[in-house]
Amino acid sequence: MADKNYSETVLLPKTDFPMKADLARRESQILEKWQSLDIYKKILEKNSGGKSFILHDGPPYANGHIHLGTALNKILKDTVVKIKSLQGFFSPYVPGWDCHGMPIEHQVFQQMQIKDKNAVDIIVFRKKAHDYAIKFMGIQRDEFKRLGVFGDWENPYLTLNPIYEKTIVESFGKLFINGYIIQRYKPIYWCWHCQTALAEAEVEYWDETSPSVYVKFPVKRFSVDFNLPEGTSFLIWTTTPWTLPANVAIAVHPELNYSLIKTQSGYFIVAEKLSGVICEKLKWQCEKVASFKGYQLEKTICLHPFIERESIVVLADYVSDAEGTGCVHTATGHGEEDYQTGLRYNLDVISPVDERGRFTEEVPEWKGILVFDADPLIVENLSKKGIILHSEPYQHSYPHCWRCKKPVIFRATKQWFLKIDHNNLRHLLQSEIEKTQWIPEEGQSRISSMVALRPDWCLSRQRLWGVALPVFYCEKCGKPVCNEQTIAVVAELVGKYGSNIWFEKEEKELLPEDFACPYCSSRGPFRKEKDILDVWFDSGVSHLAVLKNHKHLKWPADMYLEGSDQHRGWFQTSLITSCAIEKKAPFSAVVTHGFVVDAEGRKMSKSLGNVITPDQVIKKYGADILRLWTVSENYQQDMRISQKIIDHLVIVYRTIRNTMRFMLGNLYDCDPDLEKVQLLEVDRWALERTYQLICDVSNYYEKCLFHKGISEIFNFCNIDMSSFYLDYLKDRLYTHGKNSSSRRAAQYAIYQILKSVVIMLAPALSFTCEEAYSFMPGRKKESVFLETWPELRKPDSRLLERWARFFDFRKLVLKQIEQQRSAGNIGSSLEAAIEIRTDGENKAFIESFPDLTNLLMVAECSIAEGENLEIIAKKTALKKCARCWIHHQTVGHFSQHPELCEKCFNVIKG
RNA sequence: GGGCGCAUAGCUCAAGGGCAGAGCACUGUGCUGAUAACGCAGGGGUUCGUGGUUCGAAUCCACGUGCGCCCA
Repeated sequence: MADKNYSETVLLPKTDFPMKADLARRESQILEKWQSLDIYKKILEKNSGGKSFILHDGPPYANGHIHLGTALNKILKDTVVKIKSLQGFFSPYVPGWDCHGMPIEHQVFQQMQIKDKNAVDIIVFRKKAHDYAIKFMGIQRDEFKRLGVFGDWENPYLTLNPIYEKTIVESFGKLFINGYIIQRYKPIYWCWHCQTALAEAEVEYWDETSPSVYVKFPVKRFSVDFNLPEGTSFLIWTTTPWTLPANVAIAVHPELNYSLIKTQSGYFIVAEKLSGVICEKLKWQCEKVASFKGYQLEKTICLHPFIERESIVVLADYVSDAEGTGCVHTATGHGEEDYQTGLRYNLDVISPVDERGRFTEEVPEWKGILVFDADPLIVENLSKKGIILHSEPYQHSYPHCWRCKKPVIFRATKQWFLKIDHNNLRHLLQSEIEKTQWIPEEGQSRISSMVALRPDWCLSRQRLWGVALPVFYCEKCGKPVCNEQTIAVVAELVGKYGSNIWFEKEEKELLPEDFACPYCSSRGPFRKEKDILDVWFDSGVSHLAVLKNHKHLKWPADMYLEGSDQHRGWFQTSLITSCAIEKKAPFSAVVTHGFVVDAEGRKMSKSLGNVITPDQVIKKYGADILRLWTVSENYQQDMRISQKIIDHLVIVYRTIRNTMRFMLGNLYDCDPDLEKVQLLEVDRWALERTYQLICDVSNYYEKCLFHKGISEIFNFCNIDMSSFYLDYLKDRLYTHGKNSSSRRAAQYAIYQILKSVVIMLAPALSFTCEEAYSFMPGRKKESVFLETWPELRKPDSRLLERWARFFDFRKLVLKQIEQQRSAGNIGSSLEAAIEIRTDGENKAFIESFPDLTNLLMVAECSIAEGENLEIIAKKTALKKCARCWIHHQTVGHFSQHPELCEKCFNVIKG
C-alpha cells in the first residue's frame, strides 16, 4: 500500500458544525427555532414541579431604542434565569415596561407641537401618549428578543395596563387609609417656565453665575445665658438674594467656632475660620473680641433687615465654614435643608413667589418681577441701604429644568407626600435592608445610608401622563377625601376602563352613589384631584401589580437585578411601598451592576463620539458576542467596551467555538448511550477535572460571579483541553481501531466534557451552544435549554494533585524539546527522545504513568536514577510510522506494511 | 460641593502584608490529520501619583489625580 493512502484509514474529525460562526445570519435561524419550539413555555413545563426562582424584572422606560446598558441588564437577567432553569428551578420571567411619565409626555408634546400643557385636550393627549408608549414597548421587545432573551414576551406587564393601574390606585388607597399619605406645603423644585413641580430626577445641574451677597442681620436679643455687646449683627451669606424676603432664620453649626469681630462697620458674628477672608473682602480692619461655639448662639433673635419679622438663630449640621460666613440664611419656603430645619424649629414656611416665578403682593417692592430679574434690583436697593455689605459674582453649580433648561427655583406648594417616618416605616426599611442579600455587598450600606437620610416621598406631579391621585376634595369643608369606599369605586373603574376614566368622568360618577363627606357629611359637590402620581410610584408597586397577580409568580421575589443607580430609584420605591403595605421587603436578594463606559472609563456620549450601540455589535458580530462581553466582564464595576475589546472577545469566542467543533468532529461515530467504557487514567483525570470545573462554575454562578465562571470555562477549554488532552487524544481518536476501547473511551470522555461545557455556557453563549448542542450525537432534547445541569460531584483531589505534578514535569520536558527545536534539531515533539535522570521517588512517580511517551507526545522516554533532575531531549533514531506518524521500534517489522508500526498494522489488518 | 465606588501587562481578570500571576494579544517557532485551526517558547509591569505605618506594601492609612454612580 502506498504511504499517502494511509491517510484514508485515519479517522479524522467530521462535523457540519462550521468553524466560521457567521453569527449575524445564523442567530436569526436559531431565534426562529426557539420561536417555533415555544422554548420559553417548554422550559417552564419541564420545571413545573420544581422549586421556583423568581427574578422580577425592573421595567425599562418605554422610550427610544435599547442601548448597551439596557442590553447588559437584560442579558444578565436572562443569564440568571437560564442558569436557574437549567438547574431545574421553575423560573418564569415576565418582562415589563414603565409607560407613564415625563419623557414620553415631553416627546408627545413635541410631536403634537404643544407649547402650553394647559391648552391641550387631556384625553386626546393621553391617547397619543399611550400609543407612543406601546410603540416603543414593541420596538424594545423586538430588540430584547434579538438578544436571545427568553421570557413571556407575549404577556409583558405594562404600567399603563388597566389591571396594573388598578393596583396603583389600590396601593395608594391602602397607604392613604393607613395614614402614610399627607398633603402639605413644601419647597420643591419648581420650573417657573414650565410652571410645574419637578422631581429630583428632573433637574440637571450645571454652572451658573449668581450674585453672592453678604447681608447684615442685627441682633434683637441674645438667648438667656449668652450675651454680647449691643449693636452686634450676624453676617450671613447667600447666592440667592431673591430668597431674602422669605428669611425666617439663621443657621449656625453647633460645634464650629464663631468669633465676634469689631470692625469700622460695627460688631459682627462670623465663623472664626472665615473672618480673615471676610475682612479682606469687605475691606474691614478687624479685631477679634470674643469667640464661642455655635450652639451658644441658638435661639438668639435677630431682626429681618428690611421686613418686620424676627429671624431666629438655629443649629444645623449642614452648615460649614468652607465658604461664606458660617451663618446660613434660612428661607424655609425656598430650600429643602432650610425646610427640614424649619420643621425642627417649627418655623413658618414663607414663599412669596407665584407659579410663574414672580414675587406676590407679599413683597410689594418687587411684586410681579421674576425672581432672577429681581436679584440685581434687590442687591442694588439693599446695598444702598447698607444691608448688603458686599456683593460679587459667584460661579456655582445650580439646578436647571431638564426640559426647558432654565434655572429652577425652590418654591413651597401644596403637595402629596408619603411619610417615611409614619408608623416607624424608616426603621422597618432599614431592618428589611439588613435581611436582604446585596450583591455586591456594598449595595447594602449604599441604600441604607440613602434611606437613613431620605426625605418624605413627594408623590404628586402637576402633569398629564400618569395615574391620577385618587383623592377628592369636599367643596364644603375643603378636606381631602380618600377612604375604602372611594378607592373601591375608583379602582374598579380604573381596572375596567383604565386611568383615563378619571379625566373623562365627572366627580359624582367616580364616587359611590349618594356619597357623603366623612368629615362634614356634605353630599357634595366634590372636586377631584388634578395632580397625577409620580411615575416612580407606578413602578414602585410592580411587586404588587405583577408578582401578586400573575399565576406563575410569587411574592416576594427571589431577586431584583438592576443598575446601581436604582439604589435610589426602583429598589427604594419598591421597598417603601412594600414595607408600608406588606411590612416586608419585596425581594430577598438584590444584584446591581455598573454602567457601560468606553475604553478610558468615560461614559458614552454623543459629544465624545464614543457611543457603541447594541445594534452595531449584533449586526456585525452577533448577539453572542454581546452576551460574551456581558458575562466576561466584572459587572460589579463599570463595564468598558471598545472596538479593541470587541476584537478580543471575537478571538475568545473563536477559541471556544473551535474547541467545541473539534470535540463534535470526533464524536461523529459515537453512540454515547452505549454501555460503559474502559477509561484510561488520563481520561479519568479529564473527567475529574471536569467535575472540578462544574463545581467551580456552579459555585461562581450561584454567587452571580459570571465572569469568573466564564473565565474558568475558557481556561479549561484552552489549557486542559486544547493544549493537552485533546492534542494528546488525537492519536487515539484518529489511529486506533474504530471500535477499540481506547478510542471509545476517548469519545466517551469528550462527550461528557462537551456536554457539560455546552450546558454551562448556554446561559451565556445561548445561540452558539444551542447550535453546538444540535450537532451532538446521542439522545437529545429539542433544545440545550431543556437539558439538566451537569451533576455536581466531588472531584478526586488526590488524582488531580497527582496529575498537577505530572503537568509540572511535562512543562520541563516541553522546554527541553523547544530548545532542541530552536537549535534546528527537531520539529514535531513526536521526533523527540527524552532522557530523564532523577531521584528514586521522582523516578517511581514518573514511571507510574504507563503510556508516558503518548502523554508527552514523544517518541521515546528513558528514565534513570540520578541525584538532580535532569532532562535531555534528542532526536529519535526510530522510524516514523507512515500512518500514525509516531516514531516506533516496530516500524518495519511487518512485511505486508513495512512503513507501519505494530499498532497501525493491527488496525489495518482488521 | 457631599456620599459611595473603581484604578494591577496592549485587552479581560487574579493575587487582600512575604519572589506581581493567568488567558488573550504581540514576537519567534513547529506542525500541515482542528488549517481563516492547533501546539511550543519568549518578551512585556513605576500595581494611577505623593507621603506614611511596617523588617517587608499592589495589599493597610492619609492626601491628591482621573473616572463612574448617587445626591446637593
